[in-house]
Amino acid sequence: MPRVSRKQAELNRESITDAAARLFRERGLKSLSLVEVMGAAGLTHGGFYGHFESKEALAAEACSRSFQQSAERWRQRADTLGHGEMARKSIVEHYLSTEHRDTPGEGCPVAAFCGDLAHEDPETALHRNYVKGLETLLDTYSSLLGADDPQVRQKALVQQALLVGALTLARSTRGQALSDEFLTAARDFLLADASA
Amino acid sequence: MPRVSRKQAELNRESITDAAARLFRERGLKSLSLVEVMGAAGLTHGGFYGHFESKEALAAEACSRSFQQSAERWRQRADTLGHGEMARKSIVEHYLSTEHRDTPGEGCPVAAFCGDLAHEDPETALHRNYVKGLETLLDTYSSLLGADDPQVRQKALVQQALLVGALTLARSTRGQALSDEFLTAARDFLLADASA
DNA sequence: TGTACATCAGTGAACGCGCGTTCACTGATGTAC
DNA sequence: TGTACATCAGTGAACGCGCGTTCACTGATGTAC
Repeated sequence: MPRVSRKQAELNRESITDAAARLFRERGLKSLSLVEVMGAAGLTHGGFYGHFESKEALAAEACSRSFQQSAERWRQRADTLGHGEMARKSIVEHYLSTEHRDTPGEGCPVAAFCGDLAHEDPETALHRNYVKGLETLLDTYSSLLGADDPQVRQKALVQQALLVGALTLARSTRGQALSDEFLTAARDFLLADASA
Repeated sequence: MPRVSRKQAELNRESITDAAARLFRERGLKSLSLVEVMGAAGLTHGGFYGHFESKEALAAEACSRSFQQSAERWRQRADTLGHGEMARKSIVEHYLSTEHRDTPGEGCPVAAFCGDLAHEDPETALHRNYVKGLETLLDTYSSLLGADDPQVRQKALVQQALLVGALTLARSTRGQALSDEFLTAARDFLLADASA
């Protein structure tokens, strides 16, 4: 059905970006074809280049989109729970839940992308969007820990690294008892009052 | 030069495995071709299937090889430094060094593979070898923390997740100030005496 | 130890497939009058 | 508002490339006598 309205075309572009944001997080940057992305968006592959310059450009935009979604969800949680320890604990609890482990497509883009980006040269738009999104999430998390001083910053860095590490290890050992162990150990640690 | 001696053929097989163990860690599981592996081993690609059943089988064996190397290095460090806190701190210091960040090909296989394996189904030989290697490293690390009790186990899980998370985040942000920040923050935390 | 022959490790061309990308085409949309 | 035409979003076939895998071939190695 060629030539849809401009409004519909814009909606289609959104569908492609949304599908890519989900599928790249589920499958990684290297194991996803444009045919699959377009199919998931309800379109055929030929129209792709009417919307994006290249697959790489789509990945960059999908990465941004993922970070926007995550940032938005963190912000909502913080707004609801008071921008402090309550919000932080709520985020930690969800982050290290089996639900988050098992639905990477809707989950944290840092955990989804850091592995692939660790192997790639950092001069791409994708990489820049990733770093920008990571800094933003880090600032949000940091603000929940208290005033902006070097000690808080360090705590935020450590806790973020632990969150990402435990989640990734849990995902990479899915099906094993070890997987739940990682989640539980990190959660207990980060929710203990003395988590200095 | 066809038909080398059996001994040489065995050495060639080792070269292929070694090259793969290095290159898979450097580039990830998806971005490496057999032509490159064979080239790095000083051979042409056609001979590959005389040594391995498939690329997947090579990946599984390369993964095992990487874990053997890491386990051996940890064991040496432990033997030299007394199987306790000294050895643990030495391992942490190297793990979170810029040198380790910048030479993934010689580095920890957990950090190298966990990202890719988080996106894949866990029924493969590669996955089994990974989990086995991970458990072994975890036990070694655990033993450096003291007697084998649940609290020590939990501490080891948390610290391993932090090591892997901080290293992966540092690699994924290479070139940014943030990269060194992750390493330093995690190192300071894990080397502080009160790292309970 | 020397000779004759079978074996088989490595070579390089070829196959088949999937993927990113391009393109001629279609027909509804958007616009000019 | 209605008509005529240009535009262009999406289609599906096709292109080109790289990759995993296969295979006929070569000639040194290994073995039987």
